[in-house]
Amino acid sequence: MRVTLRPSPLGWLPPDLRAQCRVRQLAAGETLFHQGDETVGIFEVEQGRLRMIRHTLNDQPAVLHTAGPGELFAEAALFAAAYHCDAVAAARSCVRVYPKRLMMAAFRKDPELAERFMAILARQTQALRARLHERNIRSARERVLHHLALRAGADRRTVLLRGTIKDLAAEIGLSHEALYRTLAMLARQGLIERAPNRIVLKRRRRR
Amino acid sequence: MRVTLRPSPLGWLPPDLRAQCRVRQLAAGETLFHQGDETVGIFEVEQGRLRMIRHTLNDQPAVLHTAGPGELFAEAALFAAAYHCDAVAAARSCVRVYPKRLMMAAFRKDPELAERFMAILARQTQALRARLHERNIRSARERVLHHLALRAGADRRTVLLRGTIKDLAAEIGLSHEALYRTLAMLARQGLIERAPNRIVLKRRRRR
DNA sequence: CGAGTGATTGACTTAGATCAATGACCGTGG
DNA sequence: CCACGGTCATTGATCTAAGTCAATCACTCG
Repeated sequence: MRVTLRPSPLGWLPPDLRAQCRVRQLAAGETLFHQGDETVGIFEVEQGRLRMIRHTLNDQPAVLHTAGPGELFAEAALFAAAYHCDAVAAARSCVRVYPKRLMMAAFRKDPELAERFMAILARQTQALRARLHERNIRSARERVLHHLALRAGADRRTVLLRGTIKDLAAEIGLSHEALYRTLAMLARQGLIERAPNRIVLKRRRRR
Repeated sequence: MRVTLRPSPLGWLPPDLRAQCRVRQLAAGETLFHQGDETVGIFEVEQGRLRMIRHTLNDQPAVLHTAGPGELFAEAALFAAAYHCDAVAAARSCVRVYPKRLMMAAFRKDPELAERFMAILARQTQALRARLHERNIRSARERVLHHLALRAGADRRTVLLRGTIKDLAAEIGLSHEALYRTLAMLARQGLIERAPNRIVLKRRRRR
């Protein structure tokens, strides 16, 4: 199995608070919380995947989101009395629990902490909006170029790949075959160069 | 022209603060701020549309997001010294300016205010993740059903349409023609009923 | 060594985008 | 009051890009 290191989004929490956040193991298919349950806290995926599911008319389950390693989820639980959906492990998983009481108390005591959390949330919405907008681009070629351009590092050229190409395909919203083909075409056209774990954008590119 | 009433996301701000938030008019094509500009505040679209644009390699402009009426944008500016993208009016627009200084000061003074803002951000990420996940559903039929199920009101059946069907199509990520056809088919199959400004989901629906 | 998975490419199919046309509706300006 | 320009709603015809199925090779892990 491939393991990718990812910084915890709440790594900056004060040590005493952090010490009180336990991890919980979940078997595949196990439920972490149900819609309507009283909120106890928010969570971070350490390993595995958790599906957020809402039940619609006739108990049709509708997946809202699948949270992967490093991701924070159920943030809105901090500001609600009950969870708004179910959370079910899609595979054997491991989540860190950040108790609501502790977090809210900490935020009240230390406004700077609150600000840091706000900043995380704000950046998250930014990133999500960008990803959503990207999905409006129909052409695989243009979508991939857009994605790479935005994911490029400080030099605006190099994109480091965490995870596999298949993961990237899922992120971009293409079948992995379509992505392979598109990358091959872009490389053939000299628009990108590929190296293990990285893709480098090349200059020229008029529209 | 069609006008849809939409509650301001920051309507709960204390009156004295609110009084200090001016509105700014923008002509089509006018720039509200540039990438790198010192952050002065966050904004709410009252009318029109604003495009968030980041310049990539070779000055290719890449659109990150288009903000429409009622939407808050540049939230991350509260926690950064400079804007990370350009904001350009896509049409004659009108935005309300929430000065950073005032907001941050208010948050420090009144933790409850800070919490309300966090709640807005948290709900935003929730909604965005759901919309993003929805885009993974390839079939127009399933995507539309998913969308309607989640957008249904308290009775889990009735979806009130703000705006036009074309707007809905854009939200769902389909061409408007595809959406018309899909809705027609669902109605023919008795899965939905259409009325002006609303769509009602019907029972039965096995998989 | 064999099972499992990723990377890659080929062939085929189809769902949805695109182009096009029509009728309804609405506000506006003469 | 009416004609006109604009947009929405709707449906038909056509086309193609991307999804799906399938096969191969390279790795890694136990």
